[in-house]
Amino acid sequence: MSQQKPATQSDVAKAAGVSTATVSRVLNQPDSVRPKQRKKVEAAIYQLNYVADAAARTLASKRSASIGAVIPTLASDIFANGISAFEQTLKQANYSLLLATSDYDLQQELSQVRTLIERGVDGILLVGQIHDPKVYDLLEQRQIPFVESWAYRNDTRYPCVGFDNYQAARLAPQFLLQQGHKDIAVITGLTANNDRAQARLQGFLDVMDEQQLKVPEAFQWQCKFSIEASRQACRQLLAADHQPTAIVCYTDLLATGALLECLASGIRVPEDISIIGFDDLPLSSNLAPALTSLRIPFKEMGTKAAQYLLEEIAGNAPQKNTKVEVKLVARQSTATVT
Amino acid sequence: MSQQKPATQSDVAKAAGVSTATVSRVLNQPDSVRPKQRKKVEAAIYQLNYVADAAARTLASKRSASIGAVIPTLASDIFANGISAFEQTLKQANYSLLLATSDYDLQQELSQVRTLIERGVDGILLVGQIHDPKVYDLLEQRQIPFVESWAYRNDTRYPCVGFDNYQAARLAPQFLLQQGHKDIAVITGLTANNDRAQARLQGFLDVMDEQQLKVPEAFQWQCKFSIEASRQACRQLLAADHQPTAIVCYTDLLATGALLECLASGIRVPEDISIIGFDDLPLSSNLAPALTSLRIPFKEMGTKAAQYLLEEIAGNAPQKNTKVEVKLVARQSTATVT
DNA sequence: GATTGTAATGTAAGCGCTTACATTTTCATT
DNA sequence: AATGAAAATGTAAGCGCTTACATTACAATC
Repeated sequence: MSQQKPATQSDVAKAAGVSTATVSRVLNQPDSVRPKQRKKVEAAIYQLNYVADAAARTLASKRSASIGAVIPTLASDIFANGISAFEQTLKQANYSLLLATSDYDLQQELSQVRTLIERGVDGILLVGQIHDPKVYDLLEQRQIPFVESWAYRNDTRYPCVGFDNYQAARLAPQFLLQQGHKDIAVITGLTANNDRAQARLQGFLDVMDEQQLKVPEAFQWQCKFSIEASRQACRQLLAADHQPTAIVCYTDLLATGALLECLASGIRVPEDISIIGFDDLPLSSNLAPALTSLRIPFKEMGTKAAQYLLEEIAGNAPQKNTKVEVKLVARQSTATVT
Repeated sequence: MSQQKPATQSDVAKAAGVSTATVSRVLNQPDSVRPKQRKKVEAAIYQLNYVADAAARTLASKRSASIGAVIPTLASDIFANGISAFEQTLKQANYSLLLATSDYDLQQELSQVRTLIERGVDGILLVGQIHDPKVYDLLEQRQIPFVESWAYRNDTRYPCVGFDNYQAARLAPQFLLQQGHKDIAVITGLTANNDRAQARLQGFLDVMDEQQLKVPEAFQWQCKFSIEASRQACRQLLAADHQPTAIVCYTDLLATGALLECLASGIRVPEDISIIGFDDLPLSSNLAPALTSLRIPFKEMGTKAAQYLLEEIAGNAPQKNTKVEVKLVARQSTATVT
């Protein structure tokens, strides 16, 4: 393999005895060039090992065939699974994914959005519905299609693909109430700058409130998204003088932590305490006892978010808001109060 | 916010009363322009909401400030954690990450590498050391820095940052042998096109062979990377007439599956069967019994892989091969044979 | 204040594509 | 064979930057 400078379009044109415009057409609208010429061009491309330069193409055409995503963190099953489906859908459409993380920080997110715009992405995926206002300014000024995911509200100004965190969250306490629980505790992730966590907590509190049930402070815990943090929160929760008969954890990771903590300290689940999660990760159904959880169709969401952006880019005016359904999957970690 | 076409460098130049070259210098080598002018330019940039066009910059400078990574899948903690650290390191150096997945398929990987090259990435991260030869051809022809990760061998022609899968894998059966086990079974991921899985299995078999210990076919299982698949493999393993006293699982996910399956079918761990994992995921230490595992420093690996590429791009000739250390963490899922 | 050497700035030529528009070729009709 | 519309191809002007190189400004020296 030689290391001389890579062949350009005009090298190909010369070798094939055509103009650069024809080479470009072979690449972009093959049907518009006669088979005979096309074959010559294709042969030259193969022969010269030609690889088109996306930067030049982007500059000339104003389209980059790449889409950006800014997610809080990669180190979480929840985003990883959704983004995985997102990427696969993009790949099928010959789009590339520029992935950036914000670490749940709005300023970082803004700066990442800026970078993605510089790079000329054709569309952007955001997580959640809380962003620095400048994010919207930039996006609208540049007319860049974007979509908010992992959340759904029908009253939003901006396109979104996701699930209704508030409504979904309500299912958990409702289910437990049906089973006769009244002393229900809740563990959520940190709610700062996290509308999903906020909505879930609110959903919980509203359901309880509607039933005239008080949720003491000692029954409300927030912690980082880790098993360790969740175990610790659960430990403190159980250390109180009054104990709940059920715990709602608004992430399966947190529920797993709570479950393991209970088991480790000799509390039987569900006999002594019921636990319910949120996400329905593959692990959850395999735990002993298997975790009752709310199933979120992450894959479907990632796929639909990608489809939305691709349609929007193509100018097809797709539906602005897409809701994916959440449903409760009852398993062994919950039981009726005796 | 207006929607007129975005300001260009020459708009900024005009507004600031300087040439485009000066604007470019303010952006790229601020020290080379006098403070007075610099301030004028910066003001104009702010005022016009100017965002540099990376495509044009890339075209003109032959540098894209982006790095590509092709990983088998995002839907796995193992890659997600390493890539997370990789991305964070890039971010700090103002590099963007183009992420592509290959689904453990060499042809997809090749095509993704091609796409990344088109997009002008300055460097590429690959996983493992088995690739289509064309991948190397392309990379060398274009002189694109790349690094193989998640694997380490000192006899490799190509730069790598990772751990020695073979040596690491040997630790597991060695540990079990020390504890008096002789009937040891093994569960790995699918080994096709996966040098990491191959090396681990080989390490296992070699250790056993060195001790003159036969490993019957019925004790060797391969399965997909999922808890479900692993449970099934474990189930079949336990269904045989002769049972092992220990199982080596070359991924914590697989170990988790095996552990849960054992517990579910009334087999005590470690009393009846010892189980050892590989990866040391956060979950593993929280399971009951806590999983003995091999700790892989994914974060360190991701960070170092990024550092290698950045150094190489900067022309600093960094060390070609970097090994990160794996160590066995003994917990409750293993015990001496009684 | 004239003379340098040096640092700052400007000029303009690309980088490798796409794409309006102009030109040529093709081929169905006459 | 001549005609003309439609299809294919070619021409060339950018896209928005960077960067050699040329030019100018500045400051130190005599």
